[in-house]
Amino acid sequence: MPELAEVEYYRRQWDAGLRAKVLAVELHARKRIFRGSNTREIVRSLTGAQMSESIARGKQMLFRFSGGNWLGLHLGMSGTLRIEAPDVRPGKHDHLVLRQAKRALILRDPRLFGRVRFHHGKEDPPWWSGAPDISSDAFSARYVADFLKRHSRAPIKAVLLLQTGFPGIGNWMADEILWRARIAPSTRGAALAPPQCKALRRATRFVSSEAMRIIGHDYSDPPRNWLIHQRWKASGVCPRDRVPLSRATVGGRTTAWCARCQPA
DNA sequence: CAACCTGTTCGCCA
DNA sequence: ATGGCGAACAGGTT
Repeated sequence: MPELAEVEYYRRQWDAGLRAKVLAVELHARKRIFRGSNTREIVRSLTGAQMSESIARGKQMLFRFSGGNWLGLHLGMSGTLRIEAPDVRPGKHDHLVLRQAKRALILRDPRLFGRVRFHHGKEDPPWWSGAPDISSDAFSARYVADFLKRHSRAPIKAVLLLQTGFPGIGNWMADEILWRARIAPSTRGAALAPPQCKALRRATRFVSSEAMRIIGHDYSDPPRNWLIHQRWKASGVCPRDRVPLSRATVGGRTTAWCARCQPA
């Protein structure tokens, strides 16, 4: 599930726990999501700490706790965050539970492609850095053009999936963006004319901000005329001209596009 | 039952 | 040194 708007939605779920103390931490220390992290330190440091802030950047989330404790979460392919009653009994895939007086904060991740990180210190964690937000001024036409140039031999679909340039974009958003910009997914960056680069940046900003507004807020459905509603259906058609969608693996991922609006 | 999946990372190659 | 690609990771769903 989680691309940037879904991540935003889940981050907000845990915001119910802001300004409240963590009374106990329960986790499945052997699970892959904790790879590279010291789970005993997580339990020791977060127990008794108060959650003071949450931040999302692309698909990454950072939760700040009192005492200079930082928890970084990535939801991978199947992660979710939710709130339950304070005494809830965790399910099989609920690998991290932060108990507070009035609620339990839960991270669930069946496929375990997500990641939990921890940092202790006054400053941001060293691993908390990255590309400029798509909604920021730094995500400029120049920035996008430079990034496309650096990856000019890869199919544009693969480039959109690179978190170092398009933080938060995932498989469905990439297809939605290319469909709006009328660019075929297998096009090489080198072949994009300046107007297409502009259209690509514009579509990226539009899909991001709209997804954030619609999905990030309360997980409602994007408008009926978005490609996302067609892309997994066997009978999916282009929302613009009703042409049956084409499908192929591009950039290692299943990709859907309209051969008529997005000619190669 | 086999194939597929809204993601990242690693090793190999150019 | 840098960039591109395919495999691997794990478990649920179709």
